[in-house]
Amino acid sequence: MDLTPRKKEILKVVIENYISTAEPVGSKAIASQLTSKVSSATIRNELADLVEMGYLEQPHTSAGRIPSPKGYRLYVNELMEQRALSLQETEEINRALQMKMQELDGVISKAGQMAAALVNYPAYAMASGTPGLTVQRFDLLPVDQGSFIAVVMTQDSRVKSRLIRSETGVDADQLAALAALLNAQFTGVDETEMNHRLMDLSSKTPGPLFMTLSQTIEYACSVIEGGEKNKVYTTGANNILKLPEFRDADKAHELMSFMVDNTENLPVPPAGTNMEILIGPENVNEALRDTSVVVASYDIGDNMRGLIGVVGPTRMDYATVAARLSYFAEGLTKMFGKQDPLLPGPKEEQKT
Amino acid sequence: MDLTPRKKEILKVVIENYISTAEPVGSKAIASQLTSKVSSATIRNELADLVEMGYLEQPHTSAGRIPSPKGYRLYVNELMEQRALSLQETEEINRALQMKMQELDGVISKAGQMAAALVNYPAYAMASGTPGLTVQRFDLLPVDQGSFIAVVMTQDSRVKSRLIRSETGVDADQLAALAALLNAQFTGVDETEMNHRLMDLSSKTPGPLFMTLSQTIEYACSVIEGGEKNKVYTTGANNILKLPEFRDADKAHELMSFMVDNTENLPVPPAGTNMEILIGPENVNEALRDTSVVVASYDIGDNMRGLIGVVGPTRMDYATVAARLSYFAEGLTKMFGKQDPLLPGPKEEQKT
DNA sequence: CTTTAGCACTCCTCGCTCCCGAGTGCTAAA
DNA sequence: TTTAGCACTCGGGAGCGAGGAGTGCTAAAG
Repeated sequence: MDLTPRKKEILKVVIENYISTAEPVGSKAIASQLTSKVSSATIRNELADLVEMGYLEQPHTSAGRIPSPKGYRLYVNELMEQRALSLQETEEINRALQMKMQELDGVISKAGQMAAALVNYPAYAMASGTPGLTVQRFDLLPVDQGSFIAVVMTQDSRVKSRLIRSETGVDADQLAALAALLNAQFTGVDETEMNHRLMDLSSKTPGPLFMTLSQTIEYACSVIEGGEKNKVYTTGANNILKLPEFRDADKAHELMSFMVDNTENLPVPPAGTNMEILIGPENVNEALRDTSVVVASYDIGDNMRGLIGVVGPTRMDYATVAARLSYFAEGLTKMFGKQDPLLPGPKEEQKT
Repeated sequence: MDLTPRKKEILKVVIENYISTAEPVGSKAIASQLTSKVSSATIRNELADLVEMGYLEQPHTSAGRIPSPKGYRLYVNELMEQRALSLQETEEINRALQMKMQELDGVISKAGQMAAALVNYPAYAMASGTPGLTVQRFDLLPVDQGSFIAVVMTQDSRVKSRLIRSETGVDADQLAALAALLNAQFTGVDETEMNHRLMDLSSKTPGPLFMTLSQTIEYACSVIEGGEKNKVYTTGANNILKLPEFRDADKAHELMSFMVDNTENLPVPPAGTNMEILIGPENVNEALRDTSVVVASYDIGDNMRGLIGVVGPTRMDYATVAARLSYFAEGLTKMFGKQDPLLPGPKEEQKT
């Protein structure tokens, strides 16, 4: 049972008005914005239908109409025009992307910050890590009798290092042997396998050396298991205070607390696609059931993907948010794909 | 000109009542809480004096009194009792400290988060870096023809590394020479000096090699100039929404935006001491002039110190906040002093 | 059958007044 | 110096009414 074209147009007008004003839309206002010239009475009839069908709601008898989640859903699926970004917008985003060629460490949280700034809603960011990341190579650099530096380079060319102090003490020869052992047996395998092999070695290796070995492995595990991996960054929460639907401090507080505390079950990576919109009650999370979430993903190198999500009122400007976010995510993918993510690339100027 | 003991007691009662209720305190309520039994009329006379002297204020003629910044100041300096933390509180803090033995990278922001959680106010955290941090040693590990790993160990034993791609290509011998050069000439000197020496070498070094050299130096500079150093982390901003003085969304928004955007001129490291309280207009920042800030510092190793600050209404529970924050800061100092900050210490259990 | 004009009705919003009570300042007596 | 008494002030909340936006319905017109 499809809606008539006119009903669709009316629905669209209602939604777009409501998005920009946050106030119920009346029949007269609609009439003036419609392409075909019809009277407000006609519109009223149509509106009554739309309410009955569940696309619109009425706060009270004699107010205008506001969209229901079902209405928004239809809008997002069918009515919303692919909003083309203005040149200015794309440039702004590109510029922002330029600025952030930094180490991977900060990149995910930065992406979140940028997303928030881009759309003026709170945003969250995370990297959904690769399950099977492995170590590509180990280096152990002697520092002094008691300590050395462990350098771990992962499959995807990230490099991490740390000073490790061995209580038993190690000399350069032992370190070299250890490094050889590590590179021979502990590269290219995942975390559980590493621990496996470590166990196997426990009997064959002299105690003190084994201690040092396991310290190193432990560190390597922590690296590949990924500092960044499961962390969720939330930013821009202050943005919601500007919105009329969150003028109530309690409501604002509820959402904010949820976003910062409950980082784990923040919603919903996209399925196979790289962009998803969740409207109001479509969110599984209780606390988000009268907000909407737009989430986009981007690729980090070959086997990792990042997620940026934007949280806003159901009355969110889906067209703009979706357009900006997806452009941004594409930009990030390109940025990571173009070259090694850890390399700032050729930089001529030598400042400071 | 000192206040009479009774005036002080009255002031104290007013402040403590106001701190816990956020409502003007009347003469009658005061009378009932005073040790000596006097009538409310007497109190009223005293209150009038205190207002005239500037320790109290009257929102309007027929309301109770609220403390002025000057009043809070006196309270903090003289009247406030050193609040002893309950066993429960110290345990809670200790437990929190246990949990966070992680790499330095995250420690500062974590400290901020914990501080916020500890006092239920927004908090900020930063490491006021050592001005003259230097590189202690360089290592360059060849990866392949075009790239190598630069490992930089700073004076304070932090280790950072990154993959560097040299467009010109370098072989192992060149790398070794480069490393020797770096360790000979670029260790123990600060950033400007490093750039200085780099300049000097620019003519004496073959072009391609120089490119690589300067890439490495650039990275080293970025390390010692400190990823963490000047970053300010803000957390717990949502806490202010629970406070009656920030029920107004605009006010809350103003403060929040200030705290996240304007991270640079967040207020006021303590001078020589390791704890400072800034009340209302004592803050230089416009946006903070009707909030108070309690800031404490802790030592990170020998030549670096961390800062944690708490932002709240002037009606802040100074006694509790100060007590918890200073205990927490002491705990951090101890934690960092006990052993090398980068070392999680002997850990027997070998999990995952 | 659809569209339109007309009209009574609903219900929110805003401004107004009025009352209440908490708390004060002042005066005069103890 | 303290206290009791009392008139006064002022903010907050309840109650009321006008205004207005928007509706639903009906009946006539296309």
